[in-house]
Amino acid sequence: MPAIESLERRITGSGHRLTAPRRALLQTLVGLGDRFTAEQVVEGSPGVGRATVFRSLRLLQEIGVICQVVLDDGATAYRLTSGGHHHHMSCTECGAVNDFSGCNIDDLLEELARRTGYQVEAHRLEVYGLCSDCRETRTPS
Amino acid sequence: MPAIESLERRITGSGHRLTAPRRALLQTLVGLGDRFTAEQVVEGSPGVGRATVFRSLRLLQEIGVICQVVLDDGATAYRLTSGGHHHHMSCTECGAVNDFSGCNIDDLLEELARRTGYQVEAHRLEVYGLCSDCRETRTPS
DNA sequence: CCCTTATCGAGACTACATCTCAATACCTGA
DNA sequence: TCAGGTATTGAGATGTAGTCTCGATAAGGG
Repeated sequence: MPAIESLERRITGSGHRLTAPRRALLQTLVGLGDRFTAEQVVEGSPGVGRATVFRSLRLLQEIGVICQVVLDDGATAYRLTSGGHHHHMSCTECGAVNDFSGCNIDDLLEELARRTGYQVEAHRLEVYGLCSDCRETRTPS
Repeated sequence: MPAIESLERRITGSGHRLTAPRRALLQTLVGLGDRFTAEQVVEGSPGVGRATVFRSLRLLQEIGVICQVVLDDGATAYRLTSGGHHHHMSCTECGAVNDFSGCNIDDLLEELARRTGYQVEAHRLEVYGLCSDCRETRTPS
């Protein structure tokens, strides 16, 4: 769980104002933990306007504090970023999300670019499955 | 452009009724070509109810006639499937979509499963960039 | 050809997100 | 420390994408 303070510094550091609603939202985000939807943030932050929540989520995404997770049903959630570029592995049962990077996707993208003539600019990779806990619960043998 | 007839057979072959609205929708899909949104299909099929369009798109997806494309802004589009499992490479400029498969993602997924203990069940990989045409137009140098 | 039952359509409804604009409050520079 | 310019906020209207309901219709097996 990242220190609220450092998150606040990310906001001021990127030239944005540190307002009361934004502080409140950061609190909520950290409290929600692993993975949260916009709606959870709205509910978890009474007193903060709906529009402000969505605006702030976008801002936090832009400055790299949170990132989007596309769930297996297509819904979108968010989570605090661990660091640079990475991908998500979501448990379809409990919703737990793990980050991973150091993927060998870059080779694939390079070859793809060569083969198709595309200039690759971005990609999205989401992996779904059962985390080890859920796998056990599901197969009590 | 796939023959309408073969698409119709996919519907009857999967145990579903071949109705007038469904025929009309298939016509529309083929006419729309490369990539289309639900809304385009609604507009392109006057006389077919909104609910029916969405229901049919879901059906066609279930029987593998069309597949979802997640665009770079997160919106979802559809396209007629070329075949089995594959991924999409979308041009962020003109929207052209290319399929690709034969990716070395499986190795990655396997290693991932081993490392994290997840039982990988599905994944989503979308690649975005500029197709060769758009790249030229953009850099007229 | 009939009957069962899948499918349809109109329109209400939900979920999620954005927009508008007057009011508020940061925070910088004096 | 304070004032002012401006980023930010909130309430609520609006937009957008898709689902639900349910009586009416029609596909197609027997």
